[in-house]
Amino acid sequence: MDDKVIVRFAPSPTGFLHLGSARTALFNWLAARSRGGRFLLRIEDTDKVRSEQRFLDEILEDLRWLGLDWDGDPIHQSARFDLYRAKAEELVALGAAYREGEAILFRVAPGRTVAFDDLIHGRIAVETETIKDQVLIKSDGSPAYNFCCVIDDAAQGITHILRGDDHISNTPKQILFYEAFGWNLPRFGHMPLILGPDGSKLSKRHGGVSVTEYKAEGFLPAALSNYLVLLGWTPPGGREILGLREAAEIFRIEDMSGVQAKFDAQKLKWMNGEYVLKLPAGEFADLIAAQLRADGLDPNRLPPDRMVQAAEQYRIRIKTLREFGQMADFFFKDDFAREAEGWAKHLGTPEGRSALSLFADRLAGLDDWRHDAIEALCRDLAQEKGMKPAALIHPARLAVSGKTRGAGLFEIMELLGREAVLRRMKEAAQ
RNA sequence: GGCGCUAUCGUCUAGGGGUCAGGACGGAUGGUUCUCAGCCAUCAGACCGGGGUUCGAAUCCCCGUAGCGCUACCA
Repeated sequence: MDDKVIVRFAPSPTGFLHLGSARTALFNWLAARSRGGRFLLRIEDTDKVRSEQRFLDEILEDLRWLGLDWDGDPIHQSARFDLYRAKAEELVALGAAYREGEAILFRVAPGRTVAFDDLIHGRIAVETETIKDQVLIKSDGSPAYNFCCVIDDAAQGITHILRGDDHISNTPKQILFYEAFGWNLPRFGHMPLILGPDGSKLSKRHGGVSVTEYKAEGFLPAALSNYLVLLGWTPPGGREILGLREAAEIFRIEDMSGVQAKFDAQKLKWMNGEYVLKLPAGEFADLIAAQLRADGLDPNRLPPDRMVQAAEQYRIRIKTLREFGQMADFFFKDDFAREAEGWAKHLGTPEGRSALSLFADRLAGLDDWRHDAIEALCRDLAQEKGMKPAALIHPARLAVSGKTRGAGLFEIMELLGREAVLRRMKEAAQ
């Protein structure tokens, strides 16, 4: 078993980090970290028109956010054009390539089979008849993708190339270049692409496709990376919730599936919920507060200790951080979202409103504003009036939170505070 | 069109000649509760089709079919 593993992730800074690319990065990172190897970055910015610094900044930020660290400084292809040209000239001198106008093309001789043993798919063979002469250097002087890819992989000493299935047909072309230079071949592994739920290529119309979007929606990096890693790889034993570090200990490229997987947003949500449950209370509250700010709500409307408690009330009920602001907006503003149907059902009738004002009047005299005292008062009142507690609870829940669902009413009341509770109940009872 | 990859519940998958074809997400039903979520208890749900090989095929082989990818002086 060869001991050194050097892999790379080579993003092109022409857009945001796509989930599929993130997954590729994840598996390369896993391959390196599982074998004490190196995980390098290479910026494929040969397209100077489409490449932008802001895209690169965001891609690197997203990688860090996901928990992927890389070794050494990234290399930029845009700074290596001279090298690519020199290497192309070498092939011209060797007679393996020729000039055509300003461009340099590689001659592909027919009548040969180019084969390689793919780490994931096994042996893949292609006839050179099906490969036409390859552009090395374009007429505008920039290098063609397959060529600079090979030059850099060789220069960086890459031992394992783990990339998407869409590169399978590039591999034989690249192998030809390695042969022309007399270089050793790296191992190749082609992993299937992630598909949208309908089986087509994952795209915007399936929902979020960039890591940034998931971050904004309140997904936890550990959950997103965990889910992505499960698409195409099953840990021995079948455990599904496992951290990156843990995964690195048992990951083997050979265990990866060669089957394309559909992206299941529901399972991602479930998994995120699992990670939300595991967060320490302080960290959870901080994340919730940050999410509220990002979504235009002011977490300071609640004192810090109540903020923590409010977050805890909803922890089991939310799958993403953003859902807290949607379910618990009434803690942070008075023009909170109201469910029209529930409002009509519980507060649209004289009985509902009178139950509410009865409850509110009684509450006004309560000294001990804690949830258990409020609950005792509510139940005593219901018994006294010969009604079900629910007849008091539902109108009050709507008045106070605007929602038919959510945390326990009495806990909500305690956290929201007497003043706001009584005010909202009285307003709704009008 | 040519070349290539793939094919187990709706989804992610385990299994790899003899299994009740296992798990997870989602779904359904019942219970608990002020609602929701959760929790508890159940349930439904799959080996793409056809030929071989074999005593026996989800598993091995071939052919179909379907999906996806590539077929650029994009990366």
